Amino acid sequence: MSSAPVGRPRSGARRLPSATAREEILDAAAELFAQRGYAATSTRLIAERVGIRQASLYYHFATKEQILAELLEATVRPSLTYAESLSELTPAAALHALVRYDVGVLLGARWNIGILYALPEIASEPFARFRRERAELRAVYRSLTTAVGCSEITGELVFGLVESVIGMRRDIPSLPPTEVLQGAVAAAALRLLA
Amino acid sequence: MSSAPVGRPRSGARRLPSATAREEILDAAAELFAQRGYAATSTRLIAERVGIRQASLYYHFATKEQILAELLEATVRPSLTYAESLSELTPAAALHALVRYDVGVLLGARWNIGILYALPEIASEPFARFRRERAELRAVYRSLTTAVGCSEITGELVFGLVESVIGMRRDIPSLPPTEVLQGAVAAAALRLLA
DNA sequence: ATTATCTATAGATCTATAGATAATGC
DNA sequence: ATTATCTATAGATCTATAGATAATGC
Repeated sequence: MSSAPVGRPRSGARRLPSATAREEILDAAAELFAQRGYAATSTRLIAERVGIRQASLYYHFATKEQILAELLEATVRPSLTYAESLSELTPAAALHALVRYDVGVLLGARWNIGILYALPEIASEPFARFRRERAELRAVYRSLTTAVGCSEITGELVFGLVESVIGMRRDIPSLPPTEVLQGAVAAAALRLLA
Repeated sequence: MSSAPVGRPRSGARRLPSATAREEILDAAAELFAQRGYAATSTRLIAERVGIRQASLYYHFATKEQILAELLEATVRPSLTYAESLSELTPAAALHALVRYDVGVLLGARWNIGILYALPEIASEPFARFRRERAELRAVYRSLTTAVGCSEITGELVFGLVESVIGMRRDIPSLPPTEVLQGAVAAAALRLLA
């Protein structure tokens, strides 16, 4: 029942006192990758934000790429899981629900993690699994729009509409409340089906 | 009337025989920055693609940042200029025309240069001018949608719709012809105003 | 003389590994 | 004994500058 930490003490203060070291590293990396990009973020800087030395990162992750891969996969998976739960609904209702959910995820994340989707480095091999999962989510949008008689392009446009909130969160200083944006994007998606 | 080049000969073959060295550098950098990101692209690699040595880049550009800044500014400016030419049209007609034009620019560029807009490194100081110009273009979209009685959010969504073609060009192997996408996105934009 | 390249390099990184060390757990 | 950190560092970069050189222009 002891809460005293095992292992040699850290050089700096903890970033998130209630989290595991792994979670702290992922949190710091998410903030920095989204702010300044993957290649521009050094492992030294991530470690500094966590309160440990650069080399100590490698006790938790084998490579810097693995940190990004884990972040990416953890952020598409909830939407993909949610999408699979919608098979009872009509296509239009499912699309409305999925858009709301997805926008909620993108705006609710502690950091604007959706920016990571556009990082050019994810084209490389260690991120193949993430790319596949994201392509699956895109395919769900396509199949829901074709199910209501619209073109595949319309599906892509709805997907684009959803992800436009990433750019808004990044560039617009006074963003409307999440619920307002969820409603606006979901309504816009349905208007595209008309 | 001589076409023999001035200066010491290059170590490699020219990238674009009819272009200036500056243009060749911008072209190679655009390809690489869009493919692998800004920080992940070394000046050595850019130079190699141009057929010169790494240090020779610095005869044409003071810094690596300046190469990216020039690329960014050259890609928003045409749309911004075009937007200013639309004041005779009704807001809806102007929006339709601007969307078509913007989509045409994004799809017509030799490289998928729109990806550069999302590079996290553009948050830093050398890219302030670009950010300002892009914010102006965004403001045009907003003011056209409010002019037809829609919300500002709708303007942002139309802007997002337009830029979604960047992601499509990147992720969809068999993209529809440019004219088809221009028509689809412009029609979708008008449907959002309904 | 001017131009556009070249070679060489300083100085500052950066990732990942090896091995030591300071805690707790048993 | 195990865990989670630390220090030290190898080896590979990377950007930008200094100064030499191989062309053309006049």
